[in-house]
Amino acid sequence: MTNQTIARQAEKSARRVRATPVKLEQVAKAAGVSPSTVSRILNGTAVVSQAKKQAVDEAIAKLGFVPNPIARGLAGGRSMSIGVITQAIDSPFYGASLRGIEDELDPAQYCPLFVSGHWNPIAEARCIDVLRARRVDGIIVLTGRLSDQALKACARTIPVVVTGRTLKAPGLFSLNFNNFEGGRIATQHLIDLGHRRIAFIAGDPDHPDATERLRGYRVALADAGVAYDPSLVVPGAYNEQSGLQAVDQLLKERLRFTAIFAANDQMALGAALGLQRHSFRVPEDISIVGFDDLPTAMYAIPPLSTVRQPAYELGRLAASAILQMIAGEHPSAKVPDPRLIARESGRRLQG
Amino acid sequence: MTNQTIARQAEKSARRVRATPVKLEQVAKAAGVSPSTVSRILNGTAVVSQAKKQAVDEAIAKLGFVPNPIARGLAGGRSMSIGVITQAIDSPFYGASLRGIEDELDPAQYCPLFVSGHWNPIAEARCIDVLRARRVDGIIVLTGRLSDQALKACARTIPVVVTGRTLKAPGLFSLNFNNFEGGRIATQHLIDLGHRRIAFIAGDPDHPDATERLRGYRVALADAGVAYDPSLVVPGAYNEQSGLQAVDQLLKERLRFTAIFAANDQMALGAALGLQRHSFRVPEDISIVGFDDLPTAMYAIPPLSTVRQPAYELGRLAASAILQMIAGEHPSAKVPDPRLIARESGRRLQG
DNA sequence: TTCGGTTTTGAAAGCGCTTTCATAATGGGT
DNA sequence: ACCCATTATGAAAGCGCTTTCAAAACCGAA
Repeated sequence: MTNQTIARQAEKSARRVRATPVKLEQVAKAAGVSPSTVSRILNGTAVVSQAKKQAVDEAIAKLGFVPNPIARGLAGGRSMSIGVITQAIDSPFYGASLRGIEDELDPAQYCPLFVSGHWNPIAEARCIDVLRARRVDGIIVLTGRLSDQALKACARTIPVVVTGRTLKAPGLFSLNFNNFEGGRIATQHLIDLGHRRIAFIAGDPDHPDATERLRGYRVALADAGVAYDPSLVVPGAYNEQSGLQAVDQLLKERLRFTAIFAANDQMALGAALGLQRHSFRVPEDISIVGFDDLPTAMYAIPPLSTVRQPAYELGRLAASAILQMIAGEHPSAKVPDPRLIARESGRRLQG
Repeated sequence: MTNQTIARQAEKSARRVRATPVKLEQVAKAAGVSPSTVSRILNGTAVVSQAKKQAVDEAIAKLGFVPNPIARGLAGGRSMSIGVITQAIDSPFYGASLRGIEDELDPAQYCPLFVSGHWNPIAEARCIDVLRARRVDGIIVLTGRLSDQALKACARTIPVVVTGRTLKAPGLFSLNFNNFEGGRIATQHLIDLGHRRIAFIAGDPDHPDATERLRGYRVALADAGVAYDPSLVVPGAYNEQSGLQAVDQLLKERLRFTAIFAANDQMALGAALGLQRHSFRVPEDISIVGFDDLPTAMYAIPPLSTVRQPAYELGRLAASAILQMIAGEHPSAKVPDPRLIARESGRRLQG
């Protein structure tokens, strides 16, 4: 199809005045059946004779009928929309998940409704109310700080899939990434490179994501017979600025270290800049490993070694799971295991 | 408020079982008026006596009534949602705009409905259909490739605000950024630094955004009396990879240049990496200026000099404009002028 | 006081679909 | 051939709100 043809087609479809959108009733009339029957065929809520089904399908095709999701929502059927509670709509990490959700929902004719919880449990609870008022058919919660309690309660009335924690309850499916293992292999990578004094830039100590990564760090250290030095772990806030500050602090305290493991890529990138500001080269002087594998990580200077977290796939899995739950099935997807992506920010320590 | 208190409160609100959401009818009964009157008060569609208004307001407060947006949508009133056609939900640039939209809509009780057009006019047209079926009260189109025609047609039936182009039509408001001026000052900056041989990594030649930036580049060059050398402008695709490839190409052709102006930050970052791969230092050997001022630009190594495009503000302005249009007012907002953010990727050319 | 003209209010009809409930058609068993 | 148990279908009642339309209340002028 040429570009011109594409453009022309788009024109046509956009300009089409859509005088009066075709309604279910008209389909019924055209097919010579009752509206109820059409509805039943649409939703597969009951068996209808082969003949009528075909007649209706043809009428739908001929008239180009598309059911109105709003009306459906009101009538108590499917609203064909899935609520997604993300923490910040512009998060570089969750962005990929959102796209995954979109891509998975789209072919099923479902539409995501994104709302931001801003890592605030009260806001998240409000989000749930909003979504429920909008009659979503299911809710996907991307991590967040809502209590397990609250989530379970919500799941009693509507299918919920949540990422970033492991939780089992009726109507609730969780999809968790192995942060512990991720933390472990990141640290292990640095150890394999000959590093022994490895600083850790941590995340929010309240959050399992972050604490698990720390645990992985500690276990890797222990496995290698390296003593854990608490002064080498500095707090961070999962953003570039805090990575930069962490390095400042590390350097100010005159701590000796040859490598840094940051609990996420953004902090790793900030740390790299901090190091550069103090005239340390990465990786010649200090090695860095991040966590997440943001789309930009491979274009950082130097390209960042990191633990790949499959955000996009996670989104797809979550969406697919919620669709399954709505269909009455029991999802069983699992998040892929962490994988180390060795790029150029880590370097073998010379004897 | 302590963290504990916050958590407790969130619990409560999340656990609240919301037995049967309060309906407008109940409010009417409680206030001793008819449903019509309540509706009128809610929407301000007619004058009602002070006494009744107060009674209704009290009943609403007491019962904690929240109108059901789905029912409203069906009944033909406000659906309290705004459709937003973005190009990719995970775009690092538009992300900020989405947040701006969210932040502006939220206090007005409106809810954004994000759909992705993927820079494809057919997909965008489909998005519009979806949004209309969902009874959105207005549509914000973030740039995109839909024809002006199509947009105008759409605006005849529903308020539309579009960014990235200048367009006037009934029901249509546009918010454009001065890309020409942005391109000009970016180039000017490099010229001021003493550069004469400035390469330009372009964007999609079909897109006014990109072509205007190129025009700015050419005008700045002309103003400085520097001859335009077409071999110094190489195509790009607005992503890191293409910036990297552009540098490869530039270098392979053994072109002489001391600076690069990339039509967006992502390409600039890719270019920086490409340069590094060929052992050129930024900014010692080659200066770079980008465009957009992505959140990550300031944490790049070296921090990227760029033209600030106020994506977040743009989102707020767009949202605020659509709200005004819905209210029957005529928006008049204007996008702030481009501003050069000089960081560390540009350097004065030595004699 | 009465009347025409306003303004406030309520009753009722949808919006487009789903879903109970009742009826009609079907099918097997005697 | 007849009856009862199924199964397929349609009529109609909502879902929770908005909005016409018409009636009720109010206003001041004659």
